[in-house]
Amino acid sequence: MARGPGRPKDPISREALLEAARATFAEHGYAGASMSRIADAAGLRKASLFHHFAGKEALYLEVLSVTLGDLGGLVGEAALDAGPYADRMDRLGGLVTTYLGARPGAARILLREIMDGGPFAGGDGQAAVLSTLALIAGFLSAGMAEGAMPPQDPKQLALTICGIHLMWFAADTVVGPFAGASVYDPDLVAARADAVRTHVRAVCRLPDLTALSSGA
Amino acid sequence: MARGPGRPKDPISREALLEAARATFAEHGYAGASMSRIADAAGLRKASLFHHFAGKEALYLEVLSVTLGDLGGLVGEAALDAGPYADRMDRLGGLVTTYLGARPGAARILLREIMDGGPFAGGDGQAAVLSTLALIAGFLSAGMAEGAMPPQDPKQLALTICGIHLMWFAADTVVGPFAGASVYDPDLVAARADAVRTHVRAVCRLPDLTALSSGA
DNA sequence: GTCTATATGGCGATAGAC
DNA sequence: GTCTATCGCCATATAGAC
Repeated sequence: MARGPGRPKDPISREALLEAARATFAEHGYAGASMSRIADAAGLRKASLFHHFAGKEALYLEVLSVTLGDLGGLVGEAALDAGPYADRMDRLGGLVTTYLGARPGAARILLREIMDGGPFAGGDGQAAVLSTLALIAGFLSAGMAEGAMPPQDPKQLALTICGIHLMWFAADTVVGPFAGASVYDPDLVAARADAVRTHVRAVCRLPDLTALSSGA
Repeated sequence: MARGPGRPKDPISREALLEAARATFAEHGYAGASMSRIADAAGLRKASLFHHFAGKEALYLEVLSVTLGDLGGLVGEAALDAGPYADRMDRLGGLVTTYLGARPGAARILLREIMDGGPFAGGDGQAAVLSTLALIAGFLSAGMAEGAMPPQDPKQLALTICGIHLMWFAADTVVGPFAGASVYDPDLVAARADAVRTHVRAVCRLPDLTALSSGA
């Protein structure tokens, strides 16, 4: 239902606008998502959306920076965490899977940004992605330095792990029919977290926990 | 340089048009790639492009089906191949990496298609992607059935492996600066093929070849 | 088979009433 | 803060000359 003109008692919150924008950008990509569609999803008119954000680009960058910042924060915390390296790696993988599994569209936004290099080539978005990748590679290098995993190219490994994490959720429309349930279904998220832990340990060549975890 | 009116002696080949379209769709996505841009890339006018293809959608589907068909063919051949299962898996991974490394934009087209679900939700493209995924899962299940790898969810494993393969090349604009060379540089493609072989063996929990390959 | 010119529609963004 | 109405631009697609 359309809202009437004039200042309403219940202005639409900025968070709700960002959530609608995230879902729409994730579904259609930057070029394919129109301000009109985002406005429809948020329950107001296009012109009203322009009152809240300077333009489409500014709205997109605000959506992106939240997601990228949250995930970068998780990596940063894992790097500073206490405990054995392999455990920190497990915890990080679980947190990332939980985060992506609770925010439909987040993985797609990231993957699209990585592919597009942002709305404009070489823009702020790409730099942010690059620094996050460097953060991940640094965390992996630390694991090699302290002997938790065999030495190997941390860049190759970082991209492989990002692929493992992002693919599943970014491909939600195709994984859903394939796996027989929504990728955002809590049970399937938990199953994915298990698979991710096993797969990430394997590609890093950290000790295998399969026998332990299934027995304990 | 613009071509003149009238029937030319050297009509632009359909293959050249498809190649230009693939590159443009890969770079800008379906919504972001305009027929005008594709025409520019191919060296003719927008209206001339409409003479060769019924519309944007038909052009896109033709581009997609070539790439998807080629890769599905590689999986099908690997399934029918002779030799130990782990060797067939290595060979398949190498062929896929070589294929993607020789065709800039191919990985991005695939990944975008997987995310978009085609230009229209639930279209032919999505069905083709689903059947290719099922093919991969079937190949993995066969490996478990013959005891080459421990039993595990073939769907989870298939998506993880697709992520490993596609991420590196789809992220070319960001991997380039990150790794210090173009992802399509032959040396870097070879390095990626090595990493992919190791990583895929690891997530499948096939025997590790690292010690052997570095010594032989 | 390619071109110029044009029809039609949706886009991002703005103006101004309420 | 939200709306209606509009501008200017570029998108897909078509018509018709050569």
